Amino acid sequence: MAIHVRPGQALRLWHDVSLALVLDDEPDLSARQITVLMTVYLEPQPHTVRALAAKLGVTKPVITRALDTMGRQGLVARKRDPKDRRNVLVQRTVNGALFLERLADLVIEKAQTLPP
Amino acid sequence: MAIHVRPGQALRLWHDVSLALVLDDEPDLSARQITVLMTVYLEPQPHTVRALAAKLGVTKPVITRALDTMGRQGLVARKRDPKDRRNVLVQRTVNGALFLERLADLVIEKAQTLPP
DNA sequence: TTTAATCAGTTCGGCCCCGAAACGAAACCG
DNA sequence: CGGTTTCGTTTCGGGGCCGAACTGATTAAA
Repeated sequence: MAIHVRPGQALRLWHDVSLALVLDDEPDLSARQITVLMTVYLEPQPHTVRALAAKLGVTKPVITRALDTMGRQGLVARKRDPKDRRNVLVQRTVNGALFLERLADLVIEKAQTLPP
Repeated sequence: MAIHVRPGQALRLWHDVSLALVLDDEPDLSARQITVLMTVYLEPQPHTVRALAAKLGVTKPVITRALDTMGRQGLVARKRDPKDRRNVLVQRTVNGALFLERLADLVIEKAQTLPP
C-alpha cells in the first residue's frame, strides 16, 4: 500500500509536524536522538550501542549520550546483557511508546488535513 | 485530497526520512532551524525576525542565530526592509529551494516504498 | 524636537553536544 | 593462566545553542 504525495504536500506535512513538535513545551529531541529512539522501537530487538552507532553512522559516545538524555526522560532504558556482560541492551519503555504514539497521531492528523 | 496513513506507516515514514537526513554528511539542522527554513519557504512573504519568533513560540535570539547558521550555509538571506529600516526581511535562496526540494523528494520516496 | 516605542542584534553565564583518545570491565584465546 | 580483543563509558578541549537582559539604530508620538 504505497502512499503517493506530491512535493508541496510532502513539505507541508513535514513543516506542520515539525512546527507542532517545536511548539509543545517538551524539550526538543535532536535529529540523532529521535532517530535512535525510533530505531529502537521499529527495528527488531536487541539493540546494542555499537549496532546503533553503526546504523546511524555516528561514533559510540553519541549513542551513549543520547541514551543518557532519553533515559533521563524515561524514553528508553538500559540493561546489561546477561549472556555477555560487556553488552548493553537498549530497551523500550511505556513512556517511549507513548511519545511515539503521539508522534504518529500528529503525522496522521497533519496528513489528513493536507490541502490538495 | 487528504492522505490517510496508519500509525505504523507514519512512524516508519518519519524514521526513514530522519535516518536519511542523519546519514548524509551535511550538518544536521535542529528542529527549530528546519522549521524556520520551511516557514520561510511555505508561508507567504515577507518574514521578519519578530514574526518568525512569534510563530515558533521562541525568543528573537533563536531566530537571529538560526539565520546566522543557515545564512552561512546559503539556505536563506537577510535584507533590510527599505520601507522600515528597523525590520529585517528573510529571503529565499536558490540553495534553500534546492535543499527543500531534496527533502520533499526524500519524503515522497520513503512514502512510496512504505510497507502495507 | 525631545521622548518613547519598536526593531534586530549582541552579551552573558550556563548547559549540552561533538569526535578523538584513553579507560576499565568482560570475554576470548593461545 | 597472560595477552589481546571487544564492549560501553569517560575525559578532554572546542564549539553551538539557550534565555534574560542589554545595546544601538530607526521610527512614531507628544
